[in-house]
Amino acid sequence: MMMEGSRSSSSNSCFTCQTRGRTEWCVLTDEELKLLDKGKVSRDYLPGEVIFHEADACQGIHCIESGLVGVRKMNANGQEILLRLGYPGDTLGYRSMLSGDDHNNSAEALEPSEICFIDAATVRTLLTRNPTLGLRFLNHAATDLSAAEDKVLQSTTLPVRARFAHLLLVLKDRYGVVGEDGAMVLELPLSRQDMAAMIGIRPESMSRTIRSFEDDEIARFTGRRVHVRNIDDLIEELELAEGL
Amino acid sequence: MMMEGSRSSSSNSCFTCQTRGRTEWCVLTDEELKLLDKGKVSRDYLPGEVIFHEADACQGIHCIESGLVGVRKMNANGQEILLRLGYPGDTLGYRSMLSGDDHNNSAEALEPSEICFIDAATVRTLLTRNPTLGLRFLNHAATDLSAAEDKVLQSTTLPVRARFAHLLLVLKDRYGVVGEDGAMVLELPLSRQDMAAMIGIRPESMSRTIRSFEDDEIARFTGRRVHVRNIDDLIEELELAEGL
DNA sequence: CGCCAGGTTGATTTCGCTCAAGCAATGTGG
DNA sequence: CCACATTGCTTGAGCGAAATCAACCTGGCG
Repeated sequence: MMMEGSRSSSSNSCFTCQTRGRTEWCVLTDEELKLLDKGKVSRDYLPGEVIFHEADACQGIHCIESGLVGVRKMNANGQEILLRLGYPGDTLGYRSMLSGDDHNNSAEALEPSEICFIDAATVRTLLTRNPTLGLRFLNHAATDLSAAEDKVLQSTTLPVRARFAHLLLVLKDRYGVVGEDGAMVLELPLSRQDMAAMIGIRPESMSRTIRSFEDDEIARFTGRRVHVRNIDDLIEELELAEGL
Repeated sequence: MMMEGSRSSSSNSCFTCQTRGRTEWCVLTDEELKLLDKGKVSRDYLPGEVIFHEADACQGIHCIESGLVGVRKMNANGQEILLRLGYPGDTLGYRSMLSGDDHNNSAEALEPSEICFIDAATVRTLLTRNPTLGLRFLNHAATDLSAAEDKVLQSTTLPVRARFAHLLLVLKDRYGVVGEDGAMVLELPLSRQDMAAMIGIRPESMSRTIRSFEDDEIARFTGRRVHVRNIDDLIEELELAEGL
């Protein structure tokens, strides 16, 4: 009875792909694009479906056409964190593919998503054919690296409230609507658990943090909808923690 | 009165550079190497000397010939963490250079170090000339990224003792001498403060953690020399925290 | 000599975790 | 259609780990 998007979206072509402009593939020539198109396999995922697991052999890379993906990492204990979110145009698993390792994190659809898979051989062919592609990936890696380092700093120096405020500010750019009075309505793409995993705390602490924001009248949470009185309160929360 | 290594080590040539085999430059042709050699500037740094600061404009990249470098990042509050250590053969600042940003962390010599600077223009020329070089950097970025993500996971899920045990185990590979009975002598390249910054805690907590290791007879610390009874104790400390 | 940075120690506090219970929404099988 | 599990979220009580604040000690150095 689940009538989500069709399972066989192989009808899609890289040539007509809406999100290609945002991917590394935008530098390919028509010839190369043909190669890519032949090599790729598109698939639909439902929320909760796993795209690849940590320690799986990496067979190639994934490219998000539409939807939302969570990149997770867990330790032996079973505790997990949500490293980052993947949006349309993002590439997944390129790190492991390029260094020939197994996947060292897992990816899971958080919303119904359409994701292309490109096998390692094709990627390698394209990389040698078009050097600019490599530089594109290099840029991507550099950006991810910078974000990861920020996350290290944040998680060791900022208190939970500030980290949560920061998360809301990040989600604002994509899911928020801000009025001119500074008020905001935000439709969260994440469950409480996932928000907790995102800032590296337990679900209980997430609940309490939300509670404290409500008590301080910074925001009201009803389900996945958030009303923020004034965005500046969130920014202030951040700056306060960073020592003005 | 400070008679450290000479300041003008521009006599060094990339052709004879001992550490080149470990750098990204190992893929260059003689012709390209000549270009690199002409473009680089070598310099000696004393411990504590800063190679570049956060928010400085990034003019090019640095290549460590010898010594030890600490890569730091700090928040507005002044709290800082030590993101990673740079060893001979490592490249610094490539991330910022490639994305054209300002430096987003700082680098400081922790030991007397000899470091080459290669200006952005030269790097870019080489990158377009030799596509393999780009792939080399890509690999480097991928490795750093993986390490950074590990650090995020560790710092949010592992207790301080486990993180410290892990640090000692990492330093072991480069600075430790292990006997066949499992005992180890380790000459720390870092001050207590820097070790604290490395695992994201305050100096006081570092002291206490060292104390607790001594009380538990896992290790004895005298200055920068560490005697570890049995490495397995460190491994156990880690596994214990990760849930067996 | 006095100063100062790096390190240690103690007392206290605070933040987030653990454990435990409860609750609402959803699903399932008889 | 109801009894019952299951899952996601919230709340409370208590605990524990690390931060904070403050004092003090050491060795190097002007």
